[in-house]
Amino acid sequence: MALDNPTTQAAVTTADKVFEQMLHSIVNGTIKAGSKISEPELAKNYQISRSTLREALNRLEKCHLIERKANVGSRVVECSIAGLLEIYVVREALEGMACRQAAMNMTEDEIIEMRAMLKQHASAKALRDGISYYQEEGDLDFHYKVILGSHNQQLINILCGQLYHLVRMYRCQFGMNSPRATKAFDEHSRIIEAIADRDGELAEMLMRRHIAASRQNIEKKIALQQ
Amino acid sequence: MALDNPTTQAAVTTADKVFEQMLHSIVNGTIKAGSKISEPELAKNYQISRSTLREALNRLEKCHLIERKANVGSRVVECSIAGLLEIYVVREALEGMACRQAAMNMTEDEIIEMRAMLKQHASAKALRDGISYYQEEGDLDFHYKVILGSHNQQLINILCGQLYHLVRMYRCQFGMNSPRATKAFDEHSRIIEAIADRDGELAEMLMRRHIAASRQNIEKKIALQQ
DNA sequence: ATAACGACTATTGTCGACAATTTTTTGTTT
DNA sequence: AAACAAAAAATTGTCGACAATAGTCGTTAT
Repeated sequence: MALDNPTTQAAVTTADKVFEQMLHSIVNGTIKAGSKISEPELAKNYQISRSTLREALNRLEKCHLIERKANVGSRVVECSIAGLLEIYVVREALEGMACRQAAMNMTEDEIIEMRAMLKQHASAKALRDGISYYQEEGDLDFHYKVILGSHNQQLINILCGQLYHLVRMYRCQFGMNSPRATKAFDEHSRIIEAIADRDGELAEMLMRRHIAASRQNIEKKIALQQ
Repeated sequence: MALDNPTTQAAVTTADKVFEQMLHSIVNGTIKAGSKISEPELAKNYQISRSTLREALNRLEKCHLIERKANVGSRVVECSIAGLLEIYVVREALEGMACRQAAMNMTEDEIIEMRAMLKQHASAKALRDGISYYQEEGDLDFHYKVILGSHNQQLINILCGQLYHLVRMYRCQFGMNSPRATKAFDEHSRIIEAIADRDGELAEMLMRRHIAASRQNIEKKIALQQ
């Protein structure tokens, strides 16, 4: 499963498993965005005690997927356009920097691996049926690899550990399979080349433009709908 | 207390209070960095049940101040030079972007408030005894205000909610009262002017240089020690 | 009729006990 | 004496019950 990120070790405890189930349910909308979470009800659903459920809720809160108020309860976060744009802003900053760091810190082996991945994406794209694959998993994979290539644990934690769940949630719920696939592919290529050249400044700039373009694409779409 | 950030509402539950106490203890080193946390022992110390303590530990984990391994336990994070530099990299990216957003989104009132704050810092600096004040609280205050001025909830959460506790921890434990006080003050001034001019690009660049300069200052110091 | 007050219900926060896992200790064997 | 195995101790994960707080509904007074 491509969504398993290397930062989180395999779920061993039951709270972990429930967390992953709920994560999935929230991302794909089975548990509706903005809905209130009833601890007794969910505990019964998953057949666990409330303590264990609360442990899982804490993990979800860490990913910013739910929000808690003392003595009131938890709610799943709302998916708003404003919220989506906010995330893009953060991504532009963080992934841009991650890209710069990747240009400094990636090993040759990692760069080879990335090139291979991109080549695979290209062939998948050529198959045509792969467009959605490329958009959904492939794009995330690319960004993941760059982030991991930064070798900066803080960056990795923030981006892979928490922000990306939110990104996936938005992608799912807003049904985002934008027609930027081929364009994005070229941009990915250039970014990798900049990294391979160890040109951090350029790599950062390209990544920022790449993400900013996605954001502007969404802004345009929104503007059109109104 | 200047360290109370506006993102976290006042502690109402006992878990909140214990969290704040532990936060303080970890930041100032009373609970040593890298040490293992014994749940039974601490629960007895704070005279609370283990459940409540674990709730507090979850909050600390959210701030990246402790790390948990399943069936093994929690440890306070280590303070390493590498870790400190990693944080600076993240701050450069995020606060740079926050500054750009602040230039776009700050209200006129907020800008007036920032100018007033800086003036106050200047007079405090003139008093000479205020140098450490400026370094400790004033600098944090400045960065806080810029971040809040971005009006981007994601940025605010990441920076004020979790990263800044780590920053304070490092400042405390590495005893960082660098001689950059006057220089930093000038840089702060120019950043505010760029924000007031609504020049986001310049504001971001200045903030990034400001933070990068701090990082390089530390790198230089480290290099000298060896 | 509306607003304020109070009892009731439901939900969240906290507690102590038990189960599962890990670490340490101890004893045996090579 | 060192290395491995098994038992014991300690620690973490999970559970169900109780306490405290928030929200709801009905009553009463202005």
